[in-house]
Amino acid sequence: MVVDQRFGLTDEEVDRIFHALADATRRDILRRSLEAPLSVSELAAFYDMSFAAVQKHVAVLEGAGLVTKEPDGRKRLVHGNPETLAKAQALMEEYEAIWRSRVERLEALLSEDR
Amino acid sequence: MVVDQRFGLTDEEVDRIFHALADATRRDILRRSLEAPLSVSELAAFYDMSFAAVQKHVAVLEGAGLVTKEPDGRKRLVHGNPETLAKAQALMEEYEAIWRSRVERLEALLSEDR
DNA sequence: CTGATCTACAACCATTTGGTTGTAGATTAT
DNA sequence: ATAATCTACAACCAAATGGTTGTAGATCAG
Repeated sequence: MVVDQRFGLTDEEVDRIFHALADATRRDILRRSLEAPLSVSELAAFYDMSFAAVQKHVAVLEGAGLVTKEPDGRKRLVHGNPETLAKAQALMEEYEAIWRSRVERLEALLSEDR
Repeated sequence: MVVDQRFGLTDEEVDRIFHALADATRRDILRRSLEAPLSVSELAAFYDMSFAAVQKHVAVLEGAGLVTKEPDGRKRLVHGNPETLAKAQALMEEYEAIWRSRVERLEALLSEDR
């Protein structure tokens, strides 16, 4: 099952967050929607691919909780969600902390016998 | 081409980093190898899959620069690489900064007409 | 009302992913 | 020297990914 449930996130949720971030187009969509909410078709205009493809990328980001879609007439405004971003950051800081604590243990060992 | 070359990382490198993190087994391998270097077969013993499968996961982490392999006799010691981790964290902080600057712009607008 | 726009979603396809088994080379232990 | 261990890597397979086109439902504009 692989332990990884910190921050109230299941493995599957963390999988989805990092998978969503593992594509340059999706990262660009996330950046733009963090700057200001945009409709899906406004987003689609930026990329050299079909509307449906962009729609799928937005769906992946939405499934990861990185963006939300707010109905606005016939449009859906895509908003970036900084909360999920913060959770992912916290996750990565955990890894850094693990490494740092290892360095500290090694330093403690070294200072022990001097 | 989608702009994303901060921190000396190309889109492809960022893709590989997040893709490597988007799997619970790989995150667990990373955590263990940050705690202490381990051989591939030592790592493989933790998971309910073949040695070759774990070997592939390590290769993905290595391709992303998240771990390095150091030859040690017939073993290869897998070390976690905190530098790449730090780069990924910096990337995510960029996104947070984008969102924060947007909030600041909105607040500036609000305080303008009062 | 009619036509244009925005979105949703299904069906399809090529490629990648994540697993398997099997073979072979290097190193260590007996 | 032989056997056991550790790793590398190829070949294979099912499922997921990232793209496409096409169809249809809502909503807005003339």
